[in-house]
Amino acid sequence: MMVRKDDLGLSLSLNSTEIQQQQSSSSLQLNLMPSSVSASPFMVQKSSWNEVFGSSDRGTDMYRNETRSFLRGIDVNRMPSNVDCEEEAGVSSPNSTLSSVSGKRSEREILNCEDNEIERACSRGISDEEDGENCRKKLRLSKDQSAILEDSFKEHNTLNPKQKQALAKQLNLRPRQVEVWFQNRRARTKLKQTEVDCEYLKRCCENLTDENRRLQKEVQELRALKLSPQFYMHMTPPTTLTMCPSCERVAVSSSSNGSAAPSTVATTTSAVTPVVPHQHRGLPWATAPVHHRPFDVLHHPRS
DNA sequence: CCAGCCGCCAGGTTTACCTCA
DNA sequence: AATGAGGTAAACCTGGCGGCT
Repeated sequence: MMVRKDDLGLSLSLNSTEIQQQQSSSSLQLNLMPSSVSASPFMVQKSSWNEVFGSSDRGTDMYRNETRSFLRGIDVNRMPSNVDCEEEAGVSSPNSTLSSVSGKRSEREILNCEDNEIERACSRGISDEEDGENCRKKLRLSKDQSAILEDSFKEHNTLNPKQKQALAKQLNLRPRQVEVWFQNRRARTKLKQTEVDCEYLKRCCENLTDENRRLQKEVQELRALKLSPQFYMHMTPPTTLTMCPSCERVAVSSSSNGSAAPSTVATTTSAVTPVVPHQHRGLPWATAPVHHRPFDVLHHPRS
């Protein structure tokens, strides 16, 4: 049975992620911290999940024993004739623990070979004759399996051992497969999120570049006007600048704005019009935090 | 307090499978 | 129909971290 990626439900969940991101983007709330990509929500969900199940993923011996006895009671991807692989099934992620210990890798590889055989037999019903000597035979999850995994992932993107076991039993997969699927799914989510963030940042950069270009052009025009006041006398300025004499912040307003009368500006040799100190009404600096430069002490002697 | 062990996860890689030109 | 390129996803590897003993 062929399974298209569209059938796996991945696109659905990723789109929902994208939608969420776009919603946040539209409201200009982009969390640029790398951890926002995955870590934060994962950790939040993980904690809530642990709250629900009342235990962390760190299995105590008691918990491991419980899991093993639980395993003994169910038939999770086990062919009747197969060796007892509860250790692999009950304690997840054998790779990291075994790979770091010398002499255990071959053991794990053997387990993987056995698992693959089991896996193939269980998930696809392939006969033993089709099992080649290649241990790393992959198989695609069925549509239903992927859908259930996706639903589970939407609910919580990390699993504790109990949940992993239950899900594996439900899907007729090995717990290791469920674990790997969740790991890969988290990686895919993060990758997608990173792409969305990157796209948003690109747009922000473009907007800022345009704004910068526009302001540079305006600065050039103003400098030209300042150097040639006679020339300025015969033309209306593109914009009117008003400067706060106390904090020296400059507000830009259109020439039609009544806050700075063109006649007043025309009588001066500069387009910068002083205003009464700190009587900002509706000007940009009125709401912006004022960061006085060190020499502002000269303008604002302490009383 | 420290060391060793264990389990989990993130990030990266490998590889089987699938689609399409 | 055959085939090679490219994409996707399952499986794997490695290193780090935290909890436990």
